[in-house]
Amino acid sequence: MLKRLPRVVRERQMLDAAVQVFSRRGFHAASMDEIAEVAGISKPMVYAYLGTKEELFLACLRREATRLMEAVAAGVRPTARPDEQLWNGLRAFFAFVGAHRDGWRVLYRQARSEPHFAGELAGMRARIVEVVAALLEGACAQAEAAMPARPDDFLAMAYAYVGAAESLADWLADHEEEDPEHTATRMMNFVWVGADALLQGRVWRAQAE
Amino acid sequence: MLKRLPRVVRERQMLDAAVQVFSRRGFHAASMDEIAEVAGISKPMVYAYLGTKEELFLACLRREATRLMEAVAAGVRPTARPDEQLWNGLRAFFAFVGAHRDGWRVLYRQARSEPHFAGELAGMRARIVEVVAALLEGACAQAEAAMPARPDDFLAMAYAYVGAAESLADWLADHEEEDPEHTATRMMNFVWVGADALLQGRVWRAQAE
DNA sequence: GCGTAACCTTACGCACGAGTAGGTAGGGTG
DNA sequence: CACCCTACCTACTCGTGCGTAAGGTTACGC
Repeated sequence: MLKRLPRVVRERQMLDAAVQVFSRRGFHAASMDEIAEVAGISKPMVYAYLGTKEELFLACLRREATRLMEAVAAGVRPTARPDEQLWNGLRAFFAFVGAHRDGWRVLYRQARSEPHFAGELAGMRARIVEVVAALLEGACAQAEAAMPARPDDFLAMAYAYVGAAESLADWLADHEEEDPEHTATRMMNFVWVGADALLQGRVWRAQAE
Repeated sequence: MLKRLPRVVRERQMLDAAVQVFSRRGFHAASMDEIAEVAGISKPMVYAYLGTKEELFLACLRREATRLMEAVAAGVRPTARPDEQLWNGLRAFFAFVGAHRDGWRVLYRQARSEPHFAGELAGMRARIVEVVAALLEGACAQAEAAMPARPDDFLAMAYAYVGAAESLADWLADHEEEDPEHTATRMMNFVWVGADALLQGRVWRAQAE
């Protein structure tokens, strides 16, 4: 009755279904039966191709994380000025989240809370944080700044930035009507200008290239 | 053998145990049996006093959230300048998180991912965000600033701040050695000064009163 | 001292869902 | 056509953990 499809196609369908169901129900409340049903396949196939529930979840996590990283990397031009790099990175980031809201929810809301996956996710997050920290440090060196230069400070600062971005991404994921570009602008002002300057009416604007 | 204790005492013990276990295992992986065991009581007592697992979790959530709110409210003096209010609020906030790391983990990591509790938590979060937004708006009005004054902007800005604070709080919860006061300073600089100014060596400092 | 209400227990029912055993069908290759 | 490998299914087992029934024990009022 149903067509027999090659393995890669089925795996794609299963991962799509899994992301959707995990996103809607959460890791534990999601059942393998429902995932199989949404994927339009029977349960043993899921086990045959993607392994246990944990392995399946990890596969989702890795796929979405990889896509996200690639999207951001593709947006950034490493030769640009620091604020341009940041701007392009943020644009790519929020555009991705806006386009893959399910994926985002799986990645962050679910993975963080399950102690078993927290490690995996923390690793990915740590890589991002380190990239941001390096970017900060580079910008600082370039500006010959007198800012307190203990490595831990850059790291903690980067943590705060990443957290702020995640929070806005969550807001974006829950508000269909919000424009990713607009969210990126908010974030940019937030990061680059600071509240004091904002209150004095200074804002950051994208410059025509 | 074991002493018979009045209801309020037992409830306190149960909630303490529940927060600890939920924090360590996550909502689903936590079993009522383990919570009962940690509380030093048998399972039916938990059901008799605090109800089902969901109700128990909600009770934890509400208790911890209330404590957090009260701690912050107690730290803030409403007559102070906006940046002082912010500073005092942040100090109280990070001090609380540092002192109740388990509670923090229950509150945020767990509650956010379970769709069933996300609503409850989103409500609390929204209240905090609104307070922050109002604070921003007040500061803006006081400074007679020319900043874009659409109400949504304040709200989104507040979301970003809250997200950044949460992220630093997470970092704090996982790093025993980190000093809450220090974290608060990081956050303050982050919010008030902004990256651009930071890179020029400007920092925010607490002033002697 | 005696009832009664609050405290507390052991020991179970029962549903749900992860993971599997074992078997069927299609389609490429000799 | 016979072979076999891959795709695919139905129909189970079995552990785990929520929630409860039914009964025991201490304190306290009268």
